[in-house]
Amino acid sequence: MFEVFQKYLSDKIAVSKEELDLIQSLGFIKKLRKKQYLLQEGDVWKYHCFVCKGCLRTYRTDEKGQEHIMTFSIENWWAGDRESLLSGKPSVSNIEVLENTEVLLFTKENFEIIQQRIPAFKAMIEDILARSFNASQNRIHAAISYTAEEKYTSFINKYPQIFNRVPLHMIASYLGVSAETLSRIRKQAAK
Amino acid sequence: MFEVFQKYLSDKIAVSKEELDLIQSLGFIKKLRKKQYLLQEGDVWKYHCFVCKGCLRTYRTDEKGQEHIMTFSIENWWAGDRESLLSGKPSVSNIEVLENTEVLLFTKENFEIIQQRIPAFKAMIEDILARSFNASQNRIHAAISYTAEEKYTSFINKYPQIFNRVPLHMIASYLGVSAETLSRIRKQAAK
DNA sequence: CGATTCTTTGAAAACAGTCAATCTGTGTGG
DNA sequence: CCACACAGATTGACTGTTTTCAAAGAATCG
Repeated sequence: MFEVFQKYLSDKIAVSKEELDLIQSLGFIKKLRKKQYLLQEGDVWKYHCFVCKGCLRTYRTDEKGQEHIMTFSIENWWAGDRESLLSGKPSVSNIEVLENTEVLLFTKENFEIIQQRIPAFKAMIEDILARSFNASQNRIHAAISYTAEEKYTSFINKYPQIFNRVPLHMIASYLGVSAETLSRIRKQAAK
Repeated sequence: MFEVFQKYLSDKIAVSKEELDLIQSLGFIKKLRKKQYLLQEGDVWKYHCFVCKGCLRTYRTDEKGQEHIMTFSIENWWAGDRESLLSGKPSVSNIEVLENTEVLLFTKENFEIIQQRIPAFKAMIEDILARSFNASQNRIHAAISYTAEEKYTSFINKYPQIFNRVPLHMIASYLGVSAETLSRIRKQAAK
């Protein structure tokens, strides 16, 4: 499964055979089965995590016990809880496996080493971070300004690959509307 | 007004007199008056911007012409549009001056130089970025899971300094509720 | 003081959430 | 292979919340 990451990397930066070997030697693959948890609320998240295959959801649970999905992660995306990783504090999030999944994990220290040894890698990570920050801003904008229908259509335009892999009620949770409302919106839009 | 930034820096990292001089020589102060625009939609944002004094709002305008506030920036905070700055693309945001304000500006290039010459500065910026990313995540969570009232009370707890400086209808815009609704919520909560 | 901006209020309409029931498809175990 | 369980999606009826529009008060600024 390391090949997936290798391909991902090669598409973004120039990496030598030696560098790839270094990277491979500092990471490890973990296989996960549906319904398993990669991270549970209260635990400290310790890794940088690249998804080679499969699908995950990261969610938080509120005081009323309701789950709210913060993000979906499929192959060629990153997952995890940056906040917990950087601060060392227990996570407020859960990461559940939605499909049998394989992830590539790097400890914080090993990831540091890779970034120091391969400047292009570091630049790539910074770029991903910047994009992900922009995506957050756009999501905030959507959340405060779109109607439920606009949220739905913008989601399926933006993430068609996710839309047809996860249950609708999870998309509802991601968008912040009830599953029933989303179902009705869908019916409307089917004209 | 550079003293404000100097104090901000000294509180966070150890900086020598020489380093401060370097920083000062690479930045410049800009004074802004209420109702002025620091950035307008369509323009490219070119600076890293620290607010020494005053208050700004960053907002986007949707297709229906409604404004939605993405962020408020007061003294000792950063402002600007990172996305436009890094990509070089026209901004989708506007930054309006709410109070007479003084900002400290650095071009991208000069900011780079500072970061290269002063590693602690770079680390500080990375830390701010990480925090700001976390704040975005928390705001997304609030937007998709809180009721209007919860959004309001969490806002005033989190940002009391802002709450009593900007008009209520702007807080409403920030939270994604109508000004009327916020006014009513407030009345309720006043018991 | 007069003008503008901000906040509040009321009434109606639109919208979204909840609860409960039904329907659909999938997959598992007997 | 069938029956059953289960997860997901849809629907209806109802409730509650939020928006909209319009107007009136309050506060602020020049």
